[in-house]
Amino acid sequence: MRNLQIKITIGPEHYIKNPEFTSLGKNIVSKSIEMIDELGFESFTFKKLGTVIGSNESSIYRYFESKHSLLVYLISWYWSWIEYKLVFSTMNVDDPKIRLSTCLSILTEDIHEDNSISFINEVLLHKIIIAESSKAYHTKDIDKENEKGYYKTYKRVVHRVGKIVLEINPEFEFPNMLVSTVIEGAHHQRYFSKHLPSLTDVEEGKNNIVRFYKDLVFKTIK
Amino acid sequence: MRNLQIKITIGPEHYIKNPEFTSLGKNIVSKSIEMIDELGFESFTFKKLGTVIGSNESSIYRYFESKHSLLVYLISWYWSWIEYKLVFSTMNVDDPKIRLSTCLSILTEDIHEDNSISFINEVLLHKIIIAESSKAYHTKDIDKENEKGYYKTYKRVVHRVGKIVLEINPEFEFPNMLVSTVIEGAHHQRYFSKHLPSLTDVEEGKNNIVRFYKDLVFKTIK
DNA sequence: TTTTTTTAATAGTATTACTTTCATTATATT
DNA sequence: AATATAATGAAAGTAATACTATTAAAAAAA
Repeated sequence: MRNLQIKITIGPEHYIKNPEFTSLGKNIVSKSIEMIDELGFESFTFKKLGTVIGSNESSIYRYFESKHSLLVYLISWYWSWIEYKLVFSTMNVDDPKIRLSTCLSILTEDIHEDNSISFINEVLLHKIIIAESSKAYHTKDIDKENEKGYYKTYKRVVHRVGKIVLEINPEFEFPNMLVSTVIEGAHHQRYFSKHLPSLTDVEEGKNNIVRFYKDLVFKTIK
Repeated sequence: MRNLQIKITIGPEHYIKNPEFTSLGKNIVSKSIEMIDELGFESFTFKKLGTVIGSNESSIYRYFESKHSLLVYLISWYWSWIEYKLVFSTMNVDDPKIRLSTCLSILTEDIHEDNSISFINEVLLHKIIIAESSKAYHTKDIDKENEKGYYKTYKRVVHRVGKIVLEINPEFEFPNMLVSTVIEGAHHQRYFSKHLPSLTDVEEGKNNIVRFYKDLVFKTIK
């Protein structure tokens, strides 16, 4: 896993101009991650970002058509990165149970190390996914955006892990529900553990979120 | 359950002036539900609401300090109403397994009948909870608001059902995680089934969401 | 070197989420 | 019925947001 130079490719539906190809573009993306984490998505603006990176609001709009689509870009990047991790860490594993267990770890564990795959800080991005990603799809435009393929990387991850569930138990009726419940649940639990801790049973250093969801999945599909 | 005249009381931390006590107040609340459902929370404004109810923006601000706190009020009302349903439908039931099963139905089922307990349309409110409630607590102000007690009705629901889980299996380590996973999960699945259906395994008229979560819970706590 | 592309600077727009002030209209009290 | 008090409405104002449009300067490509 460590220090591999891999390339995560984001489809052109997410930007006007690919930010990966210019230093301004990379700056926009990497600084926006820091700022969204720090200010929250609502208080983050392209104007503030422009000031911080020594550029102009109007230049940022040449890369992303709105601040909403920048958020969707980041989310898409995140799920592509997760998908890469899933593929990489299960490709030589035959036993589907071990493969599922590994996937569940990746989907539910905390990220506290920035592997610096690129100009993107994965630790902060993970925090953004937890705190802000639900805002991306809870929009009146969701159906239109879904048609444009905005959420396809996320769906791909769910389906991939759902298939492993079916390898273990082909009779199981709800593989996608189970996987999406685990993914969203784990993010919720991490958010709650910081802000509404009585809604969780998280204890410092005990990895309860991962343990809870692994146990839940294997019991449920049996 | 039917047609009972019960009273749901919302704490004063949620409003400047209690909307239940005036006809303008009741109008604000009931029309806001319709408009948030129709427009989405982002496009809903107090100005538009004022126009629709034949009143003025500034008058609405005398009831709620912001549109955000109106949303939190609605969410709090919803959870108080759910808590009432939980209490009412389990109070004469001894077997904790049956009690848990009943609670899980209430927490995961769809609401398609407006019992008109009051000026609040529960069908639309349920839709708002599914589509908008995550925006209420994904704020930078969450900790401050939590201290003020904004989320206590939600927490009470989770803890109440968590206790039933412990009655069935006192050794179970994660009752609150399990219950909050089910609650949030069921809402997610209902949203996904409408907008990103491939993330679910919902089939028309088969009640899969309720079945899935009940099965999951009973297997997990065994 | 010239052309083309990219970026910066500035200004502008409609809207939002409020706040303030003041007049009017109900309601309650005497 | 007269008066005091509280609730509402109308209007104007504010700072900020989420953009768009225009034009000029700088950088890169031909």
